Amino acid sequence: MSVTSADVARAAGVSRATVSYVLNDAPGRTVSAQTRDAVLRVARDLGYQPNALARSLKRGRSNTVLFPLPRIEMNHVLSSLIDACTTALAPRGFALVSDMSHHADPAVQADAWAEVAPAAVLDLNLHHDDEALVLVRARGIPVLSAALPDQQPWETSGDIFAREQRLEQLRYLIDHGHRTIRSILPKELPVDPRTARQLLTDAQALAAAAGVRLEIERLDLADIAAGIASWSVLPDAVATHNDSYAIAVMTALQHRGLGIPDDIAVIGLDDEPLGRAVTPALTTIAGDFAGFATAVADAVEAVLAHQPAAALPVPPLRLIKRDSA
Amino acid sequence: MSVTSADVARAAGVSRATVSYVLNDAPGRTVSAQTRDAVLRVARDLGYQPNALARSLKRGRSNTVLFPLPRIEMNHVLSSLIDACTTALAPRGFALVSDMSHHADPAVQADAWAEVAPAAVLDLNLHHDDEALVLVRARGIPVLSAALPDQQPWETSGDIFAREQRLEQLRYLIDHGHRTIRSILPKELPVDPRTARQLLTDAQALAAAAGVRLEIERLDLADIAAGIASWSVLPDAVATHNDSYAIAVMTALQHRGLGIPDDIAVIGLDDEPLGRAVTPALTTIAGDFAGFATAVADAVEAVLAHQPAAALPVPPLRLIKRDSA
DNA sequence: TCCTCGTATTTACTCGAGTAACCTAGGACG
DNA sequence: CGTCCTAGGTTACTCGAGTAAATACGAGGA
Repeated sequence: MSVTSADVARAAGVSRATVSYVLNDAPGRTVSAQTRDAVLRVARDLGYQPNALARSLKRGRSNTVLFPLPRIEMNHVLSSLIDACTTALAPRGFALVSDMSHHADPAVQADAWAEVAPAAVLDLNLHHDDEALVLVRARGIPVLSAALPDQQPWETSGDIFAREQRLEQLRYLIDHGHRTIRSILPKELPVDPRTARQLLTDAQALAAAAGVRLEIERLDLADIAAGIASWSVLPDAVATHNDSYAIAVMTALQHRGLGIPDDIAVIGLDDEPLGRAVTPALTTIAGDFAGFATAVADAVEAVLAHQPAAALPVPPLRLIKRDSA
Repeated sequence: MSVTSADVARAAGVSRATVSYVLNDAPGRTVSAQTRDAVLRVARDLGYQPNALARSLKRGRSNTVLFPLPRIEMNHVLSSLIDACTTALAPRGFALVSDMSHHADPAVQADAWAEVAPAAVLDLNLHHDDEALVLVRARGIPVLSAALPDQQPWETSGDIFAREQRLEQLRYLIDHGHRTIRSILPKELPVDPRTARQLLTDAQALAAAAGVRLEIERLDLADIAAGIASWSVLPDAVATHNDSYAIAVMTALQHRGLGIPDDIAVIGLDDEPLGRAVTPALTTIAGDFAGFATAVADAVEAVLAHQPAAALPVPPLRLIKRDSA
């Protein structure tokens, strides 16, 4: 079927060992220029590609890093996060495998992940039920958690994907003179319950300090239209869970004949492409994952070298001012 | 590090072979109930999990099926397609790995995919540049293409993800009495150029047969607001590339003071969750991937057994009538 | 008693690659 | 001239599992 190193050795008239030494540039080994060239040429002509399974088996670890994605609506943020991590890991010889499969049974899920035999698993604390992660860890696969060494796991997850960005929404609205703000969040936030609670108290504290009235309304995407139709008192501004929420809010407000941003300002989160295309264009917040991804790559290497991993930084934010707020 | 079958053998006081026979229920092999129980108990106590790399190496193929995702906006359709395929493949012992990584260099991309050492690669013709797929195929990894045996690849891809659904949009609008229809498609359709051309002529033929005026406008998502603002003649109805497009169209039309669906009807495609949440709720079309996924799983098994794979069916459509059309 | 048959288990080889340890010329040096 | 070193190879073992072939041990039959 596929061409093996033995095939190359035979064709080049040398032993398998020599082939391996040449192709891997084995340090402290001398190979005559003549046989070296012969091996390289034959390998190229035959289209030899080392068998990843065999190499990984011998080495004790594979070159893949698994990034299991949570069962949330796939969005632009995750896409760019994945792209950033892929790009950061590639030059270090790791292939990021972002996996979207979901199994109800944690054991089955762990089996599925183990089939990939990843060198490490990335856990950016996007998962609610970490049971499957516990199981892969039990299999000896290092799970790289986004938690800082001296933090509880839930603390960092809040920083990376929830808290700072949401507080920034509020700061922006407050700075622009809005005095009654309504924040629309889903019934169940896609973070650890403790992070969620922390977020809510931090937000209220921020509003209180600025003398602003903040009402947090828990609505799922499907309930937004009905929820807004029933508003009797209107806020100055609305901050939403993400851009999808914001767009649903905008269409519902427009349906009530309200002008955006003049009557009510709306700010989203995540910078989805659609936010740029709706009318009025959506003001939102984007995360910059390039630096974060480099830190992830460093951490992967550290963990695999059994060294203590440095803390993952909080990705920097960027406020994208468009027309809705 | 991790516990191997040798560890189990030692602890159970038997040979590795016996352990393997017991755990794999080797057919035509008899093992005394006593040692069988002992092995099973020890394996459980030690938490033995076979090394996926070693097993796959011996067997000549892994248990993973790789599904490389195109660099298009991740949407609900892909999510449900992936879920369906995951569910269909799991009971047959395959783990679907959906990969979102993207490398500019086809060789690097092929390397990344090969690192996973998948048993097969799923190619649902969502990719523009198949060069990386050609490279993995050259490595001896079977690439399962959505094309039917007697078809050009582009023909099926059109059926599965583009043509039928788009024609259905038109049929619905025509059946509901609309006489001037505008179809908004991106400048570059995420399918093979030939599929794209075929789609356009099919759509025009359908409209002509019904005596309906169909104008196809090529706009990217970001250009929709400006495009619609410049319309001088208004159509009865608008059919769009997908739900994101439809929502952008709706907000632009509402901005012009037009009522939906009374002044203009809008129909989307893909049944994104946001479509349910906007006002008015978006009429759209959804694909049902359950049957399709089973066919994919069958095809994977057939290909790996070196049998001719049956044709992949066209996923059935479901029109979801809400308020916008 | 010897041979056969069946069960229960082990030995030994395999997958494809990496690598420590071992050979073999040829040259330098005492 | 014998010894030692070194460049340039090869042999043989390893990773962890699967499995064909060989073996050990009774029981049953002639």
